[in-house]
Amino acid sequence: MAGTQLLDRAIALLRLVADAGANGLAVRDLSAATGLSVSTCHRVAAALAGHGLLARDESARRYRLGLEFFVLGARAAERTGLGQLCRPVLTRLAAETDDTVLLMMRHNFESVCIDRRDGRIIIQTLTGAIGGSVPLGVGPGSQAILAFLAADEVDAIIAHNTPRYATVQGQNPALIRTAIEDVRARGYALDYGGIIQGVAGIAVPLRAPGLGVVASLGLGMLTSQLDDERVHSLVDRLKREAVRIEAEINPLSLLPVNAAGKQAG
Amino acid sequence: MAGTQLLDRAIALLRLVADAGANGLAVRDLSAATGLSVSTCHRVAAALAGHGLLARDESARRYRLGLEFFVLGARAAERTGLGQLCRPVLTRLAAETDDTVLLMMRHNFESVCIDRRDGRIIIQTLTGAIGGSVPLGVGPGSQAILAFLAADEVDAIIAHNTPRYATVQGQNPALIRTAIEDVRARGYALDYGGIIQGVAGIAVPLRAPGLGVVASLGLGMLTSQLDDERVHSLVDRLKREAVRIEAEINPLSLLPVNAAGKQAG
DNA sequence: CCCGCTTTCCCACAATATGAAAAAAGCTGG
DNA sequence: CCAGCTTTTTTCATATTGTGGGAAAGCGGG
Repeated sequence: MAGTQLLDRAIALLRLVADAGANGLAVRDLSAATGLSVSTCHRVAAALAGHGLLARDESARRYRLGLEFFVLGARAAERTGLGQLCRPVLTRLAAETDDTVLLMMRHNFESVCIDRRDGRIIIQTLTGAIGGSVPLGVGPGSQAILAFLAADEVDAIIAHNTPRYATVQGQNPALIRTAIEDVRARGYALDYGGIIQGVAGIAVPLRAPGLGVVASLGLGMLTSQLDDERVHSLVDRLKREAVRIEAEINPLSLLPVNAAGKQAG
Repeated sequence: MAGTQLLDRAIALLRLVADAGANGLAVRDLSAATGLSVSTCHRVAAALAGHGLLARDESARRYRLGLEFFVLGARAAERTGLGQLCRPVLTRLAAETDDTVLLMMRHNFESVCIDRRDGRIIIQTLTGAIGGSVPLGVGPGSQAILAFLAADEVDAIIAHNTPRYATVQGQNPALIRTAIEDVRARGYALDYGGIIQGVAGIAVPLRAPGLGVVASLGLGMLTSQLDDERVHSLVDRLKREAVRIEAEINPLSLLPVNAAGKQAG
């Protein structure tokens, strides 16, 4: 894609800052990391800060992500309509099951935690808090989405994510392929302590008419709280909610996922 | 600021899309709204979509905000440390009071809802859900921050926000000045149905050592649930939590607010 | 107080972004 | 199903814009 050099560089800087720690980055760090001249980094970072996308620490002369992202991010999620639609469902499920309820949505090659309701016990999850993301394929909430995408898309996603799988304890493409076969056969995703010691998860896909699977609704709990019998009753419960949600989804306002394969560097 | 034309234009496009409805905008809309040529809009929007900042609806050929904002926004908020620090506090307050608990943070000329815990009754608030924002000065959570900023900053903020105050039912600069005088005198902000019919709110400021007031902790409830006596006990409760939070705030990792007056167009 | 390191500003140069126009792709209504 | 319209995408010559070296100004540590 030509004619957007400055924009690409600016976004690269944003990503750098996003990946940096809480202390942020100084101009010289940006310059060192990108190979761009100091003046260019300064100019771009100052402009981004002027727009609120970066926050500038005047005393330490360092840049962090601006809260503008938070504001726009909330709107982006709201636009999809899924969050609002599912809010009462999450509350209900959390109250009824005492487990942690998770709403995940596909975004490019990842699945993003759109909303979460903690149960009695606050369990650790891969995505962490709201807004967290995992590569598609890791964890039940993520597999419940991946398993029901078109075969060529699945291939593209797994290929793209392969290097990232390694960063998650003992994951690899073959394992994930087997897992999603199982998910497809059963109709729901189940993990029993395989991702995080002692934490179990169940998830069912959410389909938008005409768009296929776009999200998943899941539960997280301690493995000690989940036996075979409970799996069935919970899956049943989730599926009933899923059907209700699917009936109300407005595919037109649903944020479509970018085509697999497109990702700028 | 020179040398960032493309970047400024790109951000202008992002803002347009952000302000557009759930259906998003087509290239021709972007062109019409900005006066830029269609080709330029197309090139920039496609680049932004490639980076995930915009989501492209392939069938309708329209752009919406991308979930990338959601992901980065969550990180931006997490970085401040305030959200994590206050999470248990919010949960505790919600459980104890049965009211809605709100954590607001300053961002430029606005206050942003960083976290929220709904009580027994789901009340309407100005900021709406998490990520929502109001101009500084409107509503108790916002006034609890504004009231304790430096006088010249207050002036700059009110001046900047004056046109926006009009958009909120019966607000104006004079009213807000009086309100923040009261807040300063009492040490907390109180609204009794003045903003939204039947909804009352209380908020206390949160100070970061060396940075002054950066956020506020507040409660929302029905006016019928709030009498003079309860105001005092709730304010007391909030202030105790505020002291505890303030003791744990790490000002170094706190996102500093951009200097008032800086805002690119 | 001085020295080294960062940040910020300045400016000539050329690479980059620009928009007109053409081509392609969708829609619409008959 | 086609003709005519609108909207999107691509192409390309042009000059505007972004670039990075270097100088100036700030900071901070010793």
